[in-house]
Amino acid sequence: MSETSERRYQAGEIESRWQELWEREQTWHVENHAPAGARQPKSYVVEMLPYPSGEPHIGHLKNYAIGDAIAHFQRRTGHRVLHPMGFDSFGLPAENNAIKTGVHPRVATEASIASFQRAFRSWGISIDWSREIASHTPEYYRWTQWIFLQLHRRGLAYRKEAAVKWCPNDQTVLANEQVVDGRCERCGYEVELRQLEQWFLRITDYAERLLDDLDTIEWPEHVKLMQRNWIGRSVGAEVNFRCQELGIDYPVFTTRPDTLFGATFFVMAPEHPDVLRLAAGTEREAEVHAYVNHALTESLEDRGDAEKTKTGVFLGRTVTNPVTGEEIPMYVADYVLMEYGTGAIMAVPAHDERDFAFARQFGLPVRHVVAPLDGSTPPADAAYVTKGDDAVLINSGEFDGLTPKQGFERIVAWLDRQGIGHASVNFRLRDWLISRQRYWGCPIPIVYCERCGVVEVPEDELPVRLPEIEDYQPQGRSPLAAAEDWVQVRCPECGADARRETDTMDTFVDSSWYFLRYCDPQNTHAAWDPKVLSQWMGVDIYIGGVEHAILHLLYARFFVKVFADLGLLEVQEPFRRLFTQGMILGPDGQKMSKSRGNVIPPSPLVERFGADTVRTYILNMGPPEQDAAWNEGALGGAHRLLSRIWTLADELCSAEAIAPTDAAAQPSEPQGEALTLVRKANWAIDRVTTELSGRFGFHNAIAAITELVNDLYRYPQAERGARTFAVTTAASLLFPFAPHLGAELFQRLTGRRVWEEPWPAADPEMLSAETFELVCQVNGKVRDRVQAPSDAERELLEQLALDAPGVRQHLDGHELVKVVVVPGKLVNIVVR
RNA sequence: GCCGCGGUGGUGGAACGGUAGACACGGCGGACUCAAAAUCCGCUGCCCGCAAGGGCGUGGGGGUUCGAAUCCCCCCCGCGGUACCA
Repeated sequence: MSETSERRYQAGEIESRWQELWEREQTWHVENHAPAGARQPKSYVVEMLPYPSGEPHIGHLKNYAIGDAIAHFQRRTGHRVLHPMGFDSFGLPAENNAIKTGVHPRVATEASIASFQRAFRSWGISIDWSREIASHTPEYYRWTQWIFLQLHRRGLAYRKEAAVKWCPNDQTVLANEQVVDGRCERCGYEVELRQLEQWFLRITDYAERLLDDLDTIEWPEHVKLMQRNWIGRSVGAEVNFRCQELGIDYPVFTTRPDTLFGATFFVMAPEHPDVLRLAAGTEREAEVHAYVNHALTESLEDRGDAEKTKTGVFLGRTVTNPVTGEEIPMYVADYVLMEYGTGAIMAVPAHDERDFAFARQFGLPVRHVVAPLDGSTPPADAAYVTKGDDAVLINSGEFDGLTPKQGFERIVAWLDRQGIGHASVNFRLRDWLISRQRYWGCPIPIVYCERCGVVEVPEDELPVRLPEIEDYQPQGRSPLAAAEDWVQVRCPECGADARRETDTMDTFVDSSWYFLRYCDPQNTHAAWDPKVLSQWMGVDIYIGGVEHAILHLLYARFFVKVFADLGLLEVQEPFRRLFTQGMILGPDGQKMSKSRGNVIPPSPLVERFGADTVRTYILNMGPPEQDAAWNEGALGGAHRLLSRIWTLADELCSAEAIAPTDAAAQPSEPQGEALTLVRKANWAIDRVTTELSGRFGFHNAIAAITELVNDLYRYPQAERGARTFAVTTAASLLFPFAPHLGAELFQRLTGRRVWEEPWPAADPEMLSAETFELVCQVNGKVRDRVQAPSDAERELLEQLALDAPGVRQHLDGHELVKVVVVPGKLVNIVVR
């Protein structure tokens, strides 16, 4: 038959056949509850859900190839695996697209979801599709709204007027986390401050726990560190400074109460509510007004520049330094931030760089209260900043001679006794601003009534559906405000005419709880059944990009803690283990972008080489947590590997006389090349298992399979049983990376379904040989290698090394000092 | 500025303190072919040497050790986070 010469690996046919079977049989479906009596441990594997826009890109494929490999490995190592998928389908791009093209965001989004679904199926990702969620559907956002009500009821969602960050391009407010370098994270426009009344979530109530519980989760250290820095816990004290003239106490927060004696002036933020009042009636009034107005209108970027010259204005008032009794001048200056601490500071120019710069500018006194231990004088041209035990307090009355560390404690205690201060902890984290003046998001289920005020929409009236509107153009208020029919409602409490809240929620609210809904996605009575959640939470491995290190991951942690407090959930942390994958860069090593023209769309590759090849290549690119540039040649290498395995299996299967034995069974007592192959197969099992259960070194796992395959080509004459075992093992090990081919070859070789097979266990007997290559070193340099028995004693190894020819020529004329023997490895002979 | 991570062949990378460079890409050579592609096989860190062999090698400098890519100190470079947070 001509077919024999034409036979080769054809991915397309194989892949669609297995995809159909998995779909028909719903192979990857799991029930909410484990069957009675089942003792399998659970494993909950989640990849960050995609935002559906256009077609999926290659980064998605990497994300899901990683998650899928882990899910398959977990299943075959005896776990009940929950591996769902969903869509983060509210958001600005769809809305901006609607403004441009007139296509309704729902239409565009749902078309995109369909294309993502097609792609995921063509990639063969093992998803339980019965659990799919999409955050824009009323079935989902009904419960997002319900969650909002639970938070509102407990005071965790509240309205306040504040200077909030406003993106003039997207025409909406933003959370602090969405402002990067004073610019809108999404569109890059410079952000403005606006005084607006908005909805906030009280994440600051959880600052301490969000910080502490980082110690309980297995996340990359740098991600934990980013969260720690973002939360920014500072230990210090609050101290009252009294303005005698007006009889008002102004508290400040300081991390350096030990330097209190050095506070020679006092500064308030321009936004501080008392600034104008303090200046009123003084000769500085006009100047202060002008300064405050300027500061409030200045761009965030200019104002936030730490390098610029310090500016400010004397308020014409003084406060009393509570420890020295001195009257010190009050200033307003834009280097003090209203959002942190109390909006006012005590300035200690001698020991704080910023205060020092300000003092220089305004000719204010600099008084050292901390000096080096050796009695030397600190430099006069800079602030002397140290707070450890390497210095000593001076000019500080009864506290002189203490180290700053001791002084901190003693001065705080003293302030406390005097009733003018107390120990205090401050966080950098701010409450989460969730209002958005945009259409394509989850409506906030609140009604405003003239008589009753802010009224919750009753739970049984949820969801508050997003109305259909004509005009998406943002005009400084939510487009929803134009839907007059929708806005006008009866007050749920008194029945009078009332108006709906027209802002929608930040889409990060939607994605802060989806992994909970996955566990119980069809529940129509509740967001979830806590009993079902207790089966699955927390997520055992969460996979996604580092770009979410702060935003999404912090918000999701916050939500889970709130739900735990409400008794809706048993865990304190959503994601036990986090894996952050690196980006796939373009062939030029640059980030892929349309403008650079270096985008590699996955579909044509999948069509040409098959999903298995692309998946294997992506996982073989290097450590998965690292960025890596696309390399077309190496993609071909992955395809070659798969073809080589296919050919090996095909030859075995199409040969006459198929042995009646189980292809997956290790032959007994193999000899010669057969033994080498059996050993290599066991070595590969061991290696792949280690890589998949520990650090996700997929590239090392694939390298081990490659070595096994290379050996199969090297020893074509090896006894058939050993070859069959080795090829079957290769197919089995390959399955998590190239599931279609793994399933296909395993089926042809054994007649069985590989995903129903337990993960192979390495035979310890086969992991070590009778002899090994003994490395013989002289003074740490390798001079020879000889075969030695694996169980040889130290004395024998030493003798073998001393006798090795390569060693002997380096011993001549030298005095033997000592011999180091590492059994099973090497001998190092030290000579002089 | 501060905090963190990382510098290994032409490239991606591998290496419990114990053979540096597995595996792959690329390159070179060979087999097959009329030829090419595909496939298969071999070689491939750098320097000296016909060879046998030797020397040098993990950003640079020092240290610990019988032995360092790996541990410690100093420096250089790159990447990431953050940036008036009192």
